[in-house]
Amino acid sequence: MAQRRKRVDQAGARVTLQDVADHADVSLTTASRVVNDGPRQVGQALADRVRKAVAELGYTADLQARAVATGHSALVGVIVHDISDPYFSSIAAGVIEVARSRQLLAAMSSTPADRGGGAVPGAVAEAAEREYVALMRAQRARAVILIGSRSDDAAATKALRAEVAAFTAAGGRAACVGQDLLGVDTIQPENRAGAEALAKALAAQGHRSFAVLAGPRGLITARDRLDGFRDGLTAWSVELDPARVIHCPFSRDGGYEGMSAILAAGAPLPDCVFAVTDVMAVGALARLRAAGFTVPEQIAVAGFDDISTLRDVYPPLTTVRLPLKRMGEMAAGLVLDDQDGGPGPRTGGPGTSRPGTGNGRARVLPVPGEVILRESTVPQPPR
Amino acid sequence: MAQRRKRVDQAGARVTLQDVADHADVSLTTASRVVNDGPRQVGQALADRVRKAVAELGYTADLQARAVATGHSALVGVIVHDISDPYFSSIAAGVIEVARSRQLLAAMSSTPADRGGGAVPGAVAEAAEREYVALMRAQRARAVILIGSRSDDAAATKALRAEVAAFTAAGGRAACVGQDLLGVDTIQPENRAGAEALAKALAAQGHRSFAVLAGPRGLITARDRLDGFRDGLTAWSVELDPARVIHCPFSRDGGYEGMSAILAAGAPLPDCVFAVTDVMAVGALARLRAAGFTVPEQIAVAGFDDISTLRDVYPPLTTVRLPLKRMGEMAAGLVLDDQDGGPGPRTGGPGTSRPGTGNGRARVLPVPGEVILRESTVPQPPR
DNA sequence: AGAATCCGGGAAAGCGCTTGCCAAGACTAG
DNA sequence: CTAGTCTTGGCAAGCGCTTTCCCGGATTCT
Repeated sequence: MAQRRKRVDQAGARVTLQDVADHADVSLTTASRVVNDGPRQVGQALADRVRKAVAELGYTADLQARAVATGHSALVGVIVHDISDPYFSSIAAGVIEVARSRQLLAAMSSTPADRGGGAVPGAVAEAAEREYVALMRAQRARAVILIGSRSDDAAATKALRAEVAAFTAAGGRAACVGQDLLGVDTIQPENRAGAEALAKALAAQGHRSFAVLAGPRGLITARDRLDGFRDGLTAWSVELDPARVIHCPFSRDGGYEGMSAILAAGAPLPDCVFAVTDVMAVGALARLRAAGFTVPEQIAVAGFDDISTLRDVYPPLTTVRLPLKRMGEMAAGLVLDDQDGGPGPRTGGPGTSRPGTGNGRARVLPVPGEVILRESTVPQPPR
Repeated sequence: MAQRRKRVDQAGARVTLQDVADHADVSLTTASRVVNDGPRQVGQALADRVRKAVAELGYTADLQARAVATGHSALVGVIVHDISDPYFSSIAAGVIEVARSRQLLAAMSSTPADRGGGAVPGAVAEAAEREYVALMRAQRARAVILIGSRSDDAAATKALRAEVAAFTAAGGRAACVGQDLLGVDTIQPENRAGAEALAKALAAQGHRSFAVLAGPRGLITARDRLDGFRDGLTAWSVELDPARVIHCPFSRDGGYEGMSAILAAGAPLPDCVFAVTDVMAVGALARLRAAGFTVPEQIAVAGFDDISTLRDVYPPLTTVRLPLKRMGEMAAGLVLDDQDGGPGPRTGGPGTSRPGTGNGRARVLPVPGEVILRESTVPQPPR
């Protein structure tokens, strides 16, 4: 009834809680209480009036204002290198889904122009990541999830780690999918074990002479997969000729180029090529096709990740399956389920002062990969 | 120097602008002014002191608080059906990139469980979209971008449209990628013209008997592509037998099933199958392979979109290229470049009351597709 | 030299919301 | 019938920031 304020109650005009309160003829406090039905009771009659006013005015609470009032925000940041890469978008899908189920919104970053695979792949990417973590800190995001391999650039990692520490020190939670290098909860795909198992399976199929498209030099994921693969071969007493380890960008084109290099190396071609990524394997396949080789008859190819969009390339890729979406969900769970009853963000009291950096409490959840044998590799006759 | 406040200046504790001001021994006002260097000048000396304090304390402005104070938020919402679908993630990548360049953050939604291709595909998806638009309104997002085809479910579209109108009425901007059905700026891929051109090209190659994997019945994008294709054939006096138009989900599996249906239909197999989506085409390819058919010798296949991840399937798909990432950038540009000097968000005054729904000013930018002929279709001998 | 102007600084009033605290009234208990 | 305990409503003080004034001093103009 009351219409104390000057502003027109026109449809669409920005309507505040005060408007609702006026319209329902109650105090701001009461309106607030019924809107976010907390522990505090409100009389039936008033509550109804407020709800009616909310409906009539089409009121929607300003979450930003609420966030500054309460100290909690509804934002969780997701940092990926390139959202259009199916590896990342699959993981991101997992994160987004649990964010959604919790009524949070997931903000996505994408580090552009890392595709070229320039000089130091890690450095520029980590700089962008750092920048985004800082942005999330500025937004007082509830949590941030970093997805993707760390590089072995110690300086860059350290800087990123410091930024993340600042973030957690400010009350946010952080997790990462990749390597446990940031001092935060980590979802850790078992790259090494997976590649080792793959190598053994390939050896069991009869392959004896290998080459590896090993990805960029600095990326730990790439290195782990390479090392694991080598270990697996060693178990079968197969040597991996260092000259047959080709470093190349983590992309389809990288795989293509890498395969070119192998072909160019000449005569005794390997009978099996392991690309540390499905995406690269696809590039390798394309190169082989261009050169007129048949896979797997003349040369076998294996990948890693089991990207679902790539399940229909021909021939179907032997690979190591990683539950990408699940990993995203796990990471989100790690960071959103406050197992320690989260310290009140209001006062930066001693409760919060638990050091965010390497607090020793960081959990790491290993995620095993599963070897999937498909037609891109086949049983070979033993020599 | 001054340390008036009770709180410890420990590293990491939540540090506010007031802390900075105290530390630099200036007023809050001054600190604010130097931090976001606006039009107002600040003396060199004080400015330096403030900057020093910022650095020492590791201060980061609280963007949420700033948003409530200024009325502008730094959030732009992106609504896609499934971020792990390369079609969407490519467009999203474009949006994210321009958001990033403008120092905004892009929040992503993903409508889960639309994959089953249930009864009314549009309805459930639009409900989720609506919910998310409401969330963005609550966050007072600066803009929202809806990506993906509209369904022809009038009720659902109307409801979504109303929600979008509420959003724009509250001062946000909106754009969509798909059909111009929401009364907002639209990036409109020329599905119809693209499919028509494709049909003509296919006919020119000599194909004469076609089947279409047409996607779900309600989706306008699917229908446009089908209609355009039919038109293109008509121009060559080729009939498209309605029994040869198979409706199936918009996914890889949908394409697989649809192809099964075509094969099951028996005897006079078409010599070319057009799948309205690359993803579906890949499913169709898989089905054909499973049945022992060779493509394109025995049967040709064409898709639409030119998804880059799928460029290496074998045989390479004839398709219609859409500049996906570019489209995302365009949408973002539409919504972020305020061409009309955006109404002051502070007062919901008459300036804002320009009706958000169908204000007639909605721009629609058509995006042409480019026919790309590859090996999945080949010149056929004329009969 | 006096008036007119400009300039850098700060006090204080917001932005839209939550919440600690107090004050009535409605109960129950003694 | 009075003292104690719940309830329920509202005032007002925040949250961390921006921005409108206002004010005194330095600069410029005539």
